[in-house]
Amino acid sequence: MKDKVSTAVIQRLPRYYRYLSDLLEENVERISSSDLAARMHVTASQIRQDLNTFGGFGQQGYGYHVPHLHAEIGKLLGIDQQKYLIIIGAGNLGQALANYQNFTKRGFQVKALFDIDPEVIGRTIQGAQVFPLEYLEAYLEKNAIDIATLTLPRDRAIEVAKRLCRCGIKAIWNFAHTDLQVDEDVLVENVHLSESLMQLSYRMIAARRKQKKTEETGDTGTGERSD
Amino acid sequence: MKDKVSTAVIQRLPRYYRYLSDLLEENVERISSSDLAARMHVTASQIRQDLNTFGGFGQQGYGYHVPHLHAEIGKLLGIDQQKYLIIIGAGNLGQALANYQNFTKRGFQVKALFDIDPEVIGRTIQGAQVFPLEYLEAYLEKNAIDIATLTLPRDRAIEVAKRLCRCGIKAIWNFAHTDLQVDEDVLVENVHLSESLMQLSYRMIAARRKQKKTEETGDTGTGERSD
DNA sequence: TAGATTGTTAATCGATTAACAATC
DNA sequence: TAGATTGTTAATCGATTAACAATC
Repeated sequence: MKDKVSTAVIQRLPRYYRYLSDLLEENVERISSSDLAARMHVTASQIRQDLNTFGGFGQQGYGYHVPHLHAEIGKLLGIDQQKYLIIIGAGNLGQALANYQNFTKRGFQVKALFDIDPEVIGRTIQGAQVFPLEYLEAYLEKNAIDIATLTLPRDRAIEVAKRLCRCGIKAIWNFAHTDLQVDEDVLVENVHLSESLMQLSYRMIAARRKQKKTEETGDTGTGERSD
Repeated sequence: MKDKVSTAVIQRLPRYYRYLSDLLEENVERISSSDLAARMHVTASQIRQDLNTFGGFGQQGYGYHVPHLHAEIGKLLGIDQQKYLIIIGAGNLGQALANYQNFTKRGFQVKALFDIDPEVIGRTIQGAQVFPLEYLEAYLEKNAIDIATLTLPRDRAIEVAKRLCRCGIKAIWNFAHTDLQVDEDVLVENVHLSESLMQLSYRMIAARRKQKKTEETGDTGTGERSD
């Protein structure tokens, strides 16, 4: 296995895992890089390069054994290990994540939520209780937590991130609209929903602008030939 | 403005916008690429290259006028235009998105939700009503909608995406765990939450593996010199 | 004018794709 | 063995960084 795996490859791993899960479900036993490439709309070369970052999972003349490759990528992603989460911010999004069924089958388990709103404190969501935010440190001392999810307003998120670092949390899943400043050994994975939506908005508006321009230049864009 | 803007640049635009919004709030009138670079932890060169993809927003010897640059990037992202959304799938996540306050101030407005569950049909979330999914086509005929959000199980999402394309929807914000197969003029922006979490899980496990390895080789990692 | 800082070209770096020898 | 297909090296492509002339 390579020592330094590029972000591009890591980002593609879950997608490989998803396609392999599908193949497994379809009872496909073996697949070649070119067949998988056709399904995934990528190049076979990229697939072989990506997989060889981690080891020789295939076999010349045969291809890849689906159950084996699926298991190996699963291991890389830590699917086979139990990972304990807490969610800080039990608003709509935090509660939605706590209710999310898909995490469970990939080894993620939400153990507790935290909030400052007396309205939600004490509630139980999928077996996970909502605690007052002030109990955070005490809770983390008694419970082994791998990942802390931040679903709070940005100012509070920055402050809570600091507290989490002090408690020794090494992985933060951040939904707050801000970049967190943490120690270099703390991993942060950002999900900026409004920024994702803004990217879509950009592309939509760019496409409209382009269309308008071609209309103005007389090209109807209907594919009609003028010759 | 360049004709073909790379994905890398588009992905960075909302972050620039966020930092410029902060500067605006701090009443900073002008900023140089190197000062902004220091704040954002990127290179000044990248900032200048990125911005020049769209035009010369700066001025030699002066830098960038914050309110102007903020407005220009806002225009690129379509912040100044009203964009109408629907959400298909009024489960926890769909409802959380409908409740999201941050969208409004960026010009996004949720007009309606759709579901098959009689339990949620008829409810109103932030002024948007939940309709039966079967009304989708009739609704889209009467209402101008820019973006359709998919927060449903994957099989249903694939089917609904087809229906949306037939209705002429040109932008889909997809939260379902699947790649949607749509016409080439339909834009899809994916948010795969569990894949984001799996990337974090990968990095966490890779870091632990690495740490374990250095421990085994006798390197305590405390920075102690052995010489 | 002199200093600052952009816009832009050139150099570097990294990621993707192509090619093919190794091998099942 | 012959055919298929990987693992891997080499070539290409694109994105990032550096450098500097243009100019405010």
